[in-house]
Amino acid sequence: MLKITRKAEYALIALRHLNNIKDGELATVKEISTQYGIPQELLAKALQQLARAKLIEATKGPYGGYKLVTDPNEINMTKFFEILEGPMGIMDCSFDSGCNQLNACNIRTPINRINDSIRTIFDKLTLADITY
Amino acid sequence: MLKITRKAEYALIALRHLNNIKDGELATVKEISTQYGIPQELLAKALQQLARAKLIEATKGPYGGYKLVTDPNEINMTKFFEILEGPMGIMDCSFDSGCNQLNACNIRTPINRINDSIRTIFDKLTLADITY
DNA sequence: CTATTTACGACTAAATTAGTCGGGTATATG
DNA sequence: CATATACCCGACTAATTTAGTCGTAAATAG
Repeated sequence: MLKITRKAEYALIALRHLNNIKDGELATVKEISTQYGIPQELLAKALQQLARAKLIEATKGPYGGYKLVTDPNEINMTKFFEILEGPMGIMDCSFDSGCNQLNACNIRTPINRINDSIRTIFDKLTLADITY
Repeated sequence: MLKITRKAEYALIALRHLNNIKDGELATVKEISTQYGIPQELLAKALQQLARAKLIEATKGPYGGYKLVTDPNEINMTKFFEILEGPMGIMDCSFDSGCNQLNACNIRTPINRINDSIRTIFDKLTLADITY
C-alpha cells in the first residue's frame, strides 16, 4: 500500500533536478532521462502533465527544455500527486466511484478520517521540503 | 495513490463487525460476506491471514466462526496493513527491491522522510479508532 | 530546410489485484 | 460413523492498473 507510481517518482526526480539547475537554464527530457536512467518517453509524459498544470514551463526547439516556474514552497505534495495520479485517498467512497457498498459499509466514516489525516501531511509537505 | 486493496478494505469491515458482536459470540465468513456484500472466498482469505497473525481466532466446524482476540487498542494500522499487504511505504528503495536507481536517484532521502511520517500516522491509528 | 525538442493520443506489455475453484482438515451432532 | 458446517490453503483465471513504446504533429534555432 501507499506505493506511488513510477511516473510520479520520475517526476519528483525531475522536479528536484529542475530545482537545482542554475537560474535561467533549461533541462531537456533527454538529459534528465539519461542522467537518472529513466525511460525517456515516460518521463516526457510526466513533464508534459506538470507543464499543463503550470508547475514547469516548456520551451520548444533546439536549446529548449523545461524550467521550474513555481516556487517550490508553493507546490505541495497533494497538488503534485493529484496532477499525476488523480484524486488522493486510501479509498473513494463516493457515489460516482460506483461503490456498491455505501449502505452496508461500516467503515466509511473512519476511512474518511484516515484520508483526512494523510491529506493533511501531504498538504504540509512541499517540493521545497523534498528538494532542500 | 494511497489506495488500499479491497482485501484490506474487506478485512477492516470484518474486523469492525467482529469488534461489535457480543462477547463470546462468533461470526462466520458467510454471515459477514452476505451482510456486507463481499465475495465470500476473498473475505475468507483475508480472515485466514488475520487468524494466522493471531489478531482473530477461528473455530472450525458447525457453530464455528471467528472472534477478535486482540485488544483493538493494540492493533495499529501499520501492523494491520502489513499483515495483509506486506511492507508499507510509498517507495521501496532497498537493494533487495532491485531498484536500479539507487546511485543516480536524487530523492531517496526525502522519500524516506515521507515514508516515516506516513508510518507514524498509521502507527498511532488503532483498530479502536476505526471501530469506535 | 533540417535538426532538435516538446505535445499528445493510441497502442502493447507487464505487473498487480480481484476473484474463483478444488480439495483438505477439524468438529458438532445424531 | 456419517454428515453437514466451517475454516484452511494453494493454484488458477480474469480484470484492472501501471509501465513503457510508437507515430505523428508543432514549434523554433540556426
